[in-house]
Amino acid sequence: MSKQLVGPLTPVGMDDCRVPLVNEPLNAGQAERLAPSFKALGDPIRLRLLSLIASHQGGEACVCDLTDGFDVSAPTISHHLKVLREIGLVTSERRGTWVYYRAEQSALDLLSTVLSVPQGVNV
Amino acid sequence: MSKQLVGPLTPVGMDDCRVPLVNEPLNAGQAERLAPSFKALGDPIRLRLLSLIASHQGGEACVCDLTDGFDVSAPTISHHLKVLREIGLVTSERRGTWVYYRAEQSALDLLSTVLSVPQGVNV
DNA sequence: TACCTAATTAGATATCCATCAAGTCAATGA
DNA sequence: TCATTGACTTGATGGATATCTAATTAGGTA
Repeated sequence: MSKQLVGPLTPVGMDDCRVPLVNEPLNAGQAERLAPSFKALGDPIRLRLLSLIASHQGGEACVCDLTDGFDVSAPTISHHLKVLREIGLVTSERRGTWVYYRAEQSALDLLSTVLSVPQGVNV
Repeated sequence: MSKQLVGPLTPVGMDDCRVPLVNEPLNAGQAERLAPSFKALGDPIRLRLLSLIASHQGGEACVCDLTDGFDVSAPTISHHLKVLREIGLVTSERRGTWVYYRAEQSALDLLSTVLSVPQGVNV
């Protein structure tokens, strides 16, 4: 099995959501499943955390790598990481003393697709 | 001037934000300018409204086309449209009795790019 | 003018959420 | 066993927000 032939996995419960919203109207169910993910991205600290994790060497980052550079307390960082984790944008794993977070690229890719504007739409 | 050669315009104040967040960490300023747009998308009614507008025949929709199919009052729809408009995801124009909303594709495209996962990132 | 419809604004309210201090849990090492 | 460090949970609080009803603005028409 060659990995590069495998397409992006769809996060659970999102099977029918991988469609550009400019193509056809989202139905109520799709909108209610997608909105919480965008809401999770709707905080500047969470956006930066996600970007730090996703762009970090090796595709993962230790919490200890994330707390610097923010003007909020450690519990607040922890809270935001929990929000990202519960919505499925990141996963976490404890290894010894440290906890590592990894971005869920399939979830990002799905949201990117929803917002994408295919060439020639509504021209 | 041939229109198809013109790339997507960048919404004002977002010039340096059209970068995938998996490429490098967003700085605080970028995150603070991007987050409100995602927050605006973080409500299922607004997501559906945007999708209805963006996918509508001609790329625009009258408010009167938008109020059906929602379980909320007209002022609530109006409130959500205002949020989308103030963040720059849609524009509006009155024509006679009716007000028409149009999706700002460049804004959608920018957000899609921010969430996109370019091939080969962190492999 | 008076009236009707479309859409928004104003004001009130209930709920949600970001934040912090304090406390707790987990792993490591003296 | 105790102390230390990393990370999270709990509980409280102030501010934001989604929603409604009522009132208002704007355009069209008799």
